[in-house]
This record gives sequence, C-alpha cells and structure tokens, in this order.
Amino acid sequence: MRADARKNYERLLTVASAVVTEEGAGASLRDIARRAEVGLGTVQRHFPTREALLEALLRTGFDQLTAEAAELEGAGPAGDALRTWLRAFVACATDYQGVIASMVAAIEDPDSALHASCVAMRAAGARLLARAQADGVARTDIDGTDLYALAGALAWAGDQPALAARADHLFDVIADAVLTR
Amino acid sequence: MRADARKNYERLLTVASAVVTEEGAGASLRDIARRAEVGLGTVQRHFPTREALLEALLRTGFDQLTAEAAELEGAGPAGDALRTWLRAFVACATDYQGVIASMVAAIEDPDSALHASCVAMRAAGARLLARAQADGVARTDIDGTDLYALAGALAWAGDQPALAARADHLFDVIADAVLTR
DNA sequence: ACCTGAACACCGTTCAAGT
DNA sequence: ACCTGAACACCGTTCAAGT
Repeated sequence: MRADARKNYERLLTVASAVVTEEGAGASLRDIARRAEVGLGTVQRHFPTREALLEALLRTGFDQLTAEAAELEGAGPAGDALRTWLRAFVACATDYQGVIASMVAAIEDPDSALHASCVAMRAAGARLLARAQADGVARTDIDGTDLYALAGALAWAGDQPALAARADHLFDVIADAVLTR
Repeated sequence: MRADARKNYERLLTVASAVVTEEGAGASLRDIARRAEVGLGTVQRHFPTREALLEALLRTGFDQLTAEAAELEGAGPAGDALRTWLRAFVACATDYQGVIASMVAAIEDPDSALHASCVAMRAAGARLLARAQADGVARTDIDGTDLYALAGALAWAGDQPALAARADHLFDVIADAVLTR
C-alpha cells in the first residue's frame, strides 16, 4: 500500500471507531469521510462494504477472543471457562451498538467480510460448550449456533438503552439456562 | 373524521401492514404512500411518527394479548399460564420484523405512541410472573422488566433470518431459565 | 495508484398551495 | 378539513476527472 493510502486507512479507522462508538453500526459513512477529512470515495475503496469497515473495527476484539478461547479450552472447570468466554464475547459485540445484527447475519453469508470471523467465534464457543457438556455441566440439547444466538440476544439487549442496565443480570439468567447449576 | 379521510386511513393501514410485513419496521413511508396512492403528507398526518403507524398495526395484537392475560391470570397452573402468554407475546412482536426495538425503547419514552401499550404488556407479564413466583415455579430474582427484556431478546432472535429456525428452541431454553422445572 | 467530489436515486420532514 | 406534492437536508453508490 502506498504511504498516503496507508495514512488515510489508519486515519479512517481511528475516526470510524469514534463515530461508530457514538452513532452505532449504522453511522453515516459520509460523516466518517468528513471527520477524517477524506473524500467519500476513499472510504468506499478502503472499505467496499459496511461489513468490511466493521470487520476492521472488530479485528482486535476477535483476535483477543480467539486467543482467550484457546487458553480457556484446557484450563479450569469447563463451566467456568464457557461462562467467562461468553461474557467476553458479549462484551466485544457490545463495543459498537448494533453490530450484533451484522455478526449474526454474517454466519449465513459467505460473502460478508465478517463471515470468517463470526464462524470462528461460533466454533470457539462450540468447543467450550462441548467440553462443558461432556463434563455434565451444560445443557446437552443446544449446539454452537444456539449458543451464538443466545449470546447475540444478550448483546442485543445490552444495545438497548432501556435494557442496558440489566445486561449483567440477564447474562446470569441465560448463563444459568445453559449451565446446569 | 371526514369520510374521505377515513377511507384514506383504512387504505393506508391495509397497505402499511403489507409493506411492513415485507420490509420490516423500517419500511419506506414514501413507498407506503405510493402503494396506497396517497400523498406523502397524508401518511404524515394520519401517523405523525413511525411509532404511531406501528401502534396502529399492532393494536389488534395488543388487545388480544391483554384479553389473553386476563383469562390466564386466574386459570390453570401459574407456570403454564406464564409460558403460554409469553409465547403469544413473542409471536405478536415477531409479526413485523424489527418492531421489537421500538417496543423496548417505548417503555422508557412516555412520548412514544407505543408507550402505553408496551407498559401494559410489561405489566400483564409481570402479573403472570408474580403468580408463578408465588407458586414457587419461577425464578424470584427477576422482575417484569427482566421478563420483557428476555421476551424482547427472543423476538429479536426470531427476526434474524439466520436464527429464525431455532426460535422455538430458544424459547424453550429461556423459558426453562425463568420457570424452575 | 490513489484520491476527489459531482451525479444519481433514494430517504423523512415540513409546509405552501390547492380542493 | 383534508389532501397534494415540491422543497429541503440528508443518505449510500457509482464513477469520470484529477494528481
């Protein structure tokens, strides 16, 4: 990448992070271009779709979640591992308001820039779930997609201003549903 | 209301129901006006906000839910009553894709056209929950807002094409979390 | 190579002008 | 009273023209 292009890319990512934090996943791309002092076309070329931009914004979080899953897969009680990772996943999805809908849709859309990451997230959760099920501490009638859906539902609730205050409590209720106490 | 105004109102409601069923709660009001063969301003006066339109569309369902809650409040096992009503509530909220976000936001917005109905829905659920808790068949650490949030989360999941197929299963998982088995 | 910004087809809101 | 539709300020996408 040319030096000026890289500079634009990085500036866009910084600005986009701020704008999407403020306005949510549906933030105006025009507004991002303006605040980055860049042409509208420049946003489009660096990020051909909105998903591509969200993927770049979520990149770091996804990588951390992957690493955390790997650590947790062999360590400690299986129930605690699943609970801990699930909490981290929901927290990551809640970083940017409204991003969870794209993350859920991406699972079934191979063309989405978020597809690979989201499939990986589901797989990581599924591995932790399988261990918990094998240890007899998790419901056996749910699979990785159910778990992903429940985490998505929690992230959605956390996105709603009227519900955000009970997000932690709702997490406990749903975690109790998954993990047999 | 004048005869021609009433005719427009009813035509708009019919068309809006079709369009919102197809496109979801964010459907273009301009499109609704066009398909109803009515000026754009006519839509705005009959329904000053999008919430007002959604309220009119959901009216029948809300009334049915209120009646159903009244019937269920005194009849049969408290756990079954809550489960049955919750299922009906989620089904109603899923009639129009994306409407659940407005229904959740309306709880905290007294100015929303959906406010009164949604507060009433929460209250109806809370009464059924309280009876189930009194009978020892429901978690005692949740209240009407938590229940509303969980129902909302389920409706959200049902709205996502990637998750719709497991909506019933997810309902069972969350119902099990609320209702002690 | 990369960037810019005008052109285009949308959107919701507002409101002057008509019937 | 009620309706219409133009005016306005937005949006995302596309792409010809510049550097």
